[in-house]
Amino acid sequence: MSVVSETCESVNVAIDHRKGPRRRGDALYAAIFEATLAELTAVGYAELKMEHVANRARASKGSLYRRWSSRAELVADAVHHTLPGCCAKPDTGCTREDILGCLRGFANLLNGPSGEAVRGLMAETIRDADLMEVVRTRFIEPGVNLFLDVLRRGAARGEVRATALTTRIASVGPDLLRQYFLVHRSPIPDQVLIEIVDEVIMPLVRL
Amino acid sequence: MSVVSETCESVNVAIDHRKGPRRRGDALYAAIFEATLAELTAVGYAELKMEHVANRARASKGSLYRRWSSRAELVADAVHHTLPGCCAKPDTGCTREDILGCLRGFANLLNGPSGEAVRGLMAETIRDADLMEVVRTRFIEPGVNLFLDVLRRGAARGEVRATALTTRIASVGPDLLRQYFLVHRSPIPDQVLIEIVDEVIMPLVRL
DNA sequence: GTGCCATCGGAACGCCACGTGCTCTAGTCT
DNA sequence: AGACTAGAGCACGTGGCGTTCCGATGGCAC
Repeated sequence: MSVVSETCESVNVAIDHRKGPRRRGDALYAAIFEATLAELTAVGYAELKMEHVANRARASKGSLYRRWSSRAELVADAVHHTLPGCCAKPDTGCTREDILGCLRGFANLLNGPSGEAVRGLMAETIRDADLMEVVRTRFIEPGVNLFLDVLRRGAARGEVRATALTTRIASVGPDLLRQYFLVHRSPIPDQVLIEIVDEVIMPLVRL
Repeated sequence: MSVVSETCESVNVAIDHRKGPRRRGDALYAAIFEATLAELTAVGYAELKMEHVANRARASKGSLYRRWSSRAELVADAVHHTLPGCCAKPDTGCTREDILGCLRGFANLLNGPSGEAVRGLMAETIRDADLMEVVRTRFIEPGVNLFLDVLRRGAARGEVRATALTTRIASVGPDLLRQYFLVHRSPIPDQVLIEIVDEVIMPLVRL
């Protein structure tokens, strides 16, 4: 994926590319994803317009609607397409550091360009049950499973009580972080992550 | 406030009331709030239209926009207007019961007609920093303070450790409940509340 | 190379809700 | 009674949505 050249403002100039080189298939997908993220970075989710994405991607609205039935689904795909490395599993040998590492990974994602996308996606998700199902499967459950793995490793080392290995407890970290992100503005201060770990999660999972 | 007569579908018939009895001041406010909640119950926040609220309230769009600059602020006011009794402070003498009582109070609110309003309000809040400030002050912080009071009483009885009397810990209950509400559909099962209390909050605050 | 055809880009369209004028009128205050 | 405020209805301009049409193009079979 090439470097995004324009990130400070939206682009809405319509140049005629009917005679230019025309992409299809994967190349077009990639261009649309890149344009979507660039627009998200530039104007945020609330102000993201399908037509602007199309113009930036040098594509047509028709090509967008042929693939995604709504803005939310486009953004969900675009974001999901860019987070292969977000689920790096920290394994420092210390449960507290692992948990903090997980939270920092999430926080970095939310503080970055994808954060604006996630924010808008959450807004749309709240209103749409089907989309909520997609988001839960793609974004939320993997996060919980990541925490559950960390807790399991901690339990194997004897740092975590066995009865703490529940979905409910593994959800606490992601839930609190997500809630903070939704209720406050980014960037999320590192101090908040440390408080979540030291005041809530560690007292909860320690022997 | 009178009983809402029509809750199953939206009303969008425009009858000329220029010659009819005309309300102003509090009576008009009350009619608009009632119509807003009725529309919320009927069609949900996402499908709520200012014009439909106006018609149901036998008011004009102008009267709405003269008072509120956006749908979100109207809904925020309407919801806030209807929750005088939501902050009843349970005092059963048992910390677990008090906490569970608080959560059940919130859950009842979210499962009722106001829940749809809160959901939509959260969606709007995510996108609007100013509105977020309003929501935090009006809805979120009072909830945290309620929990803090419960914990303080528990500490006075010797059921809660003194170091658990922090905003961070008092926020855990409301945050987890809110997160569940946003990510899942209502109604919120009582079992979820019990799990939050017994798996998370009580282990966290106990001596 | 040549023809075929799915797909592309662009443009125009109808639609719907928004938010704002404007006019007329009902209530309120002096 | 007269003046003034504020509400009701209506019409309008705006902007984004999602669709449809048309001409163009690139890949593919032959």
